[in-house]
Amino acid sequence: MARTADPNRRESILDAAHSIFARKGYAAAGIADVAGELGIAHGTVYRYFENKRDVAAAVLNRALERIAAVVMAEDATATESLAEYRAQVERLGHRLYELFVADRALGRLVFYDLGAVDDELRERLRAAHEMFAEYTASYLRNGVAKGFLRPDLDVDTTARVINGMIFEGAAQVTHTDDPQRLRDRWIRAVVALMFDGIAR
Amino acid sequence: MARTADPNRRESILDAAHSIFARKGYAAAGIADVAGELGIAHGTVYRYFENKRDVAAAVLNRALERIAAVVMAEDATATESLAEYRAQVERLGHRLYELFVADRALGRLVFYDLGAVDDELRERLRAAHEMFAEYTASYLRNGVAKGFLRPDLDVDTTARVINGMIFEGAAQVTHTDDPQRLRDRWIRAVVALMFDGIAR
Amino acid sequence: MARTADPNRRESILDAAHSIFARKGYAAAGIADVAGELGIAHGTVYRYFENKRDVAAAVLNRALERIAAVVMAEDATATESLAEYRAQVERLGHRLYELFVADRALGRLVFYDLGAVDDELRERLRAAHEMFAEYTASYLRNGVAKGFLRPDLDVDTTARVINGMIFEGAAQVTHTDDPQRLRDRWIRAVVALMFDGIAR
Amino acid sequence: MARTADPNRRESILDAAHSIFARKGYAAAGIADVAGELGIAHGTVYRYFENKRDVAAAVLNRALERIAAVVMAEDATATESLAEYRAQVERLGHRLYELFVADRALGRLVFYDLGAVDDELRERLRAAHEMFAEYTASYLRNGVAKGFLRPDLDVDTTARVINGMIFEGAAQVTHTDDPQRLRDRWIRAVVALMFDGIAR
DNA sequence: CATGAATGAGTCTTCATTCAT
DNA sequence: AATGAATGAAGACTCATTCAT
Repeated sequence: MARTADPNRRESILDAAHSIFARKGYAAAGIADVAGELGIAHGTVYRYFENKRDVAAAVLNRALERIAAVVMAEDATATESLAEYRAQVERLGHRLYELFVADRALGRLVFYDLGAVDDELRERLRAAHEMFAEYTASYLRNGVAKGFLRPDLDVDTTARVINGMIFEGAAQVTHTDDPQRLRDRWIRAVVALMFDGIAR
Repeated sequence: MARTADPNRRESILDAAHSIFARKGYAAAGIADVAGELGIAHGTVYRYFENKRDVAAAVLNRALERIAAVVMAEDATATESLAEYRAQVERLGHRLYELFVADRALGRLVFYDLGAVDDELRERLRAAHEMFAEYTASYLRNGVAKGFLRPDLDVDTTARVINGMIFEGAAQVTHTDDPQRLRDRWIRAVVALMFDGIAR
Repeated sequence: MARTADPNRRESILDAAHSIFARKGYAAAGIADVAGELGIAHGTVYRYFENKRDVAAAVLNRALERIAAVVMAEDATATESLAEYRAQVERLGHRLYELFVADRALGRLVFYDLGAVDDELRERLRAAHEMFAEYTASYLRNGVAKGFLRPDLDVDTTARVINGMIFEGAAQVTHTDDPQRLRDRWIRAVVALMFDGIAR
Repeated sequence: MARTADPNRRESILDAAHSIFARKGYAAAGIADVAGELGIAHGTVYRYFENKRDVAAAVLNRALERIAAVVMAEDATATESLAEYRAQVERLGHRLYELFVADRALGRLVFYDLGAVDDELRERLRAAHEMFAEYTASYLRNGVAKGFLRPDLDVDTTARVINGMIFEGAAQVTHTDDPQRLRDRWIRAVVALMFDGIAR
């Protein structure tokens, strides 16, 4: 049944679905809308995907992979000092927001809609969070090992806390009028909080 | 008067809907499920609510009000020193997590499902975020004014960043096996990050 | 069950139903609307009527009786000459239109809505038509017997044809802005057609 | 192309709806009945019509068009004498009754049920009446101009009065056992009334 | 491979009717 | 007698999915 034919078409269906789901929400979006966006028959979608949920799963996977690609571009063990780590966090922040600014629907998909589709997709999302947390933790662990971060840091929890700050920023991008400005202020605030604290 | 109108009926429907929506998701849940949970006819639900969306809106409102009640219990201008503020943040954190621990579905409802129902509900959710941000900002502003927080703090952005840490924790509660432990570690990590920084 | 209690209330329910049915149509009108019009509980309607259809039947009956009362006020055998008959037709026409002008909803009820409720009501309406036809026929028969109408008149059919002219006028009243003027022109046209013909 | 779209499908749905609406009445008839009559799924009906009301509107339109086609087949200005006009009225009457005799449900649909569906359909029906009245008036106007009808004729009102006679006959066809005989007697009675009068 | 007509399970929603108070 | 809360049958409508062409 599925999994045949032109791989470009499969990809273009995902593009359309990504856009439609983000615009109308998964529940309100119909397979016919997705097909209509491409000017193909809705039956055709079923040559590339088992069903609607399968489309959503693929959209989510692709979105998570794109985010993961950015996150994993850096080497967690490469930094040797606080200054280097700070620079790395800034770099990573910029790349990540690039993604969410370029595709402002991404946040809605990843943070709202596709998590509401299904227990399995929700679980997939949770697993991705877990993976991102583990990634952030590995940076912190490197810093503790190298001695430039506090030895008593609760690495696992702090990693999730940091990710929370980042994800919230990504979610905010969906709403804001001036995403560039938000990005800069957000990264600066996060970095300042992490490295300088809020206290005078 | 006829069979006296149970004044708790409306409330009990919201309870049931809260639970069903959290369990199956808004889209998958049916009015029949909600009514079935209470052992009443589904038509009865329509004596108390216009339609399914209206039920969702009421569930969301109630949930947001509960959260707001906790957040607004503290007085933003009462703190005079960094230590007092730190204590206040810890207090607030505990109360907030109490809520999410007591009702582990709350996070799912507020962070996923009910935001996907509707543009209007999504907007309502956004407005609530905004309000919470403003609230956190008022704490920070107080600290800057009183001189115990950095004068160059980007108050508005930092407020949202801090809220991101908090909300992420609330979302995590939905998944964890040991919510008490998560709560304690989370609050400690957030407070440490805010007040001590991560640097050695 | 029904058929108890205050007869004024029964009548007032019929008044309300008459008005509501005419305004919204039988199908779109609810028992709750009827009760609401009177400021009583909808359950109360069921103390006076078996069900909604029963209300419609009573409304129709009353309406037909009112029309019948006007029609039967004249004595079919009283006229002795063409001139007398012509005067009688004019008189009857005026009285009949009085009714439809006073209650412009009457036409809609009798000609559209209540005939569409039910096979039985439709039959009742048909029977009323039959009766009116028989009545008109008795006038014609009198005229033929007395010698002032054509002896070769197809009395039964012509009676129905004449009634058709009259009913169409009643139906028109529902739509017109100036019912008085319509009434006068209509009666004049009908009488002219019957007694003078259209030919030069 | 897929299972080729039957171009008669839409038409056959209208046929079925025409028949079902006439048999059970619009309100009592369900889309499922219509689909059942054709042995198709009820969802299929919604591929051809927006909703139930839309089906009714199409049924009504088609019915009115059929009637209009007959009415408009004659040329109002073609007659030069009373005899010609009389022949024309007879011809038109026959053709019109042909329609109502062939489809005895037509009268019920056009005179009762479909007028009760909706304000818009009622208005459409009224507009059709108006058009028919204008048509009849144009015949009369021609006769007055040519000098074979009374110069003092109230053309507009008389046209409606004449139509009333015709429509009543069409409505009667629905009930009668012997429609052929009714038709002949009706036309004869109408023509006699118009051209000979009832007076001796 | 693509199409899109057809399907029908699944839901929401209405509202006449009942009946405990 | 009156009330109006509760009921649940009934029906309109949607849309993911299938499959003959």
